[in-house]
Amino acid sequence: MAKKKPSAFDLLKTKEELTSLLDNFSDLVSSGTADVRAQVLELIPAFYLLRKLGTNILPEGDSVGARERILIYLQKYPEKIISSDELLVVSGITDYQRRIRELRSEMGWPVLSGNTIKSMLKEGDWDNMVADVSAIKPAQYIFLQSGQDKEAAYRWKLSNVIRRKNISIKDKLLEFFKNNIGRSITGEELSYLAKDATEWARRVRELRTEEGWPVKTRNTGRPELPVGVYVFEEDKQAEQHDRKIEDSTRIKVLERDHFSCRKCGWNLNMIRPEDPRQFLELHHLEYHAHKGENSEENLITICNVHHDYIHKHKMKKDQVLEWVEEK
DNA sequence: CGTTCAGTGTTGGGTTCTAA
DNA sequence: TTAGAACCCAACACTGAACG
Repeated sequence: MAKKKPSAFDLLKTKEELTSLLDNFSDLVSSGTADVRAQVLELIPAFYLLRKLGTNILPEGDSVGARERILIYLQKYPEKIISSDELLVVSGITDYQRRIRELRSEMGWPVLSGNTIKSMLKEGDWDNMVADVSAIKPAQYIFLQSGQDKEAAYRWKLSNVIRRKNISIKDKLLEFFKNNIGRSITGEELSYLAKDATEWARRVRELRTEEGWPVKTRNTGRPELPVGVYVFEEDKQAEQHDRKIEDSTRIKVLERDHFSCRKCGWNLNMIRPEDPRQFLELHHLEYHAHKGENSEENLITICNVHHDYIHKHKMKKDQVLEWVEEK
């Protein structure tokens, strides 16, 4: 605790030393005789002094690490756009970006950079953001008022433990989910956990649809969730018979319905990127949660949009059959 | 006008250094 | 001896200038 606290005098003294070094350098250059290397050598102590000046601007100064200084500085100016050069001066290290990443992902501080904001804007609803975050360019940062997300920091630490295990990606995802029952988990976290940019989402879907784990998203039972957020509801796998529709049954149902949505007639040949209809799904007329069977008679082909509609309106078997006849 | 390339910044992976 | 700080590297995205 008895760490040396730099006083104003220290700063002044450092500044004087720096000035005299620069004067010497200036003399050297104007003499016209010094070669390039001599000039460079002369500047080295000035570089160190300049760095010392920067790191001692904050009252905490050198008594804390570079990461701490960055955090203190950011906290002093929340919701303001901070350029990377400021953080370079305050931190006094070249790799300050690495420290910023640690603050964000390992410790859960809300520091956004130009790039991270870009991906967040794609994913979520930032209309209510206090500052105009969309104005931030790369190499600029903003510290939000929202405070430290300790839970996110905990999840990050846990994620790293699981991530290093020598088990399949699906098992890693499942273990992570089981340790975060009922919590909102972002796709970004799952992507990191899986060390895999493209396939993790498929693995999550397999956990849900093929293995019957209750991983819920906006489109799968929890419409109040924002895009890109997953919730593992409970550590309980659905019964085997509920999960898998036999391929032979699936084919029979699709052929019977001419590979088209029974409500709107949409089929996979009509797929368009801007059309929300992207999949053909099989709907259980008698819900499988209510012991409805995976039989040809109990299944109808429906596009994902109308399938959502049926479930959103909790339509019963007779209602559905009547509804698909209305065109 | 599209392609290529250099420069810059971010990120995730890692190693080395150092102070307690 | 060890945890945390500092540093290094590769991959990638983005931008603007040069080029054909």
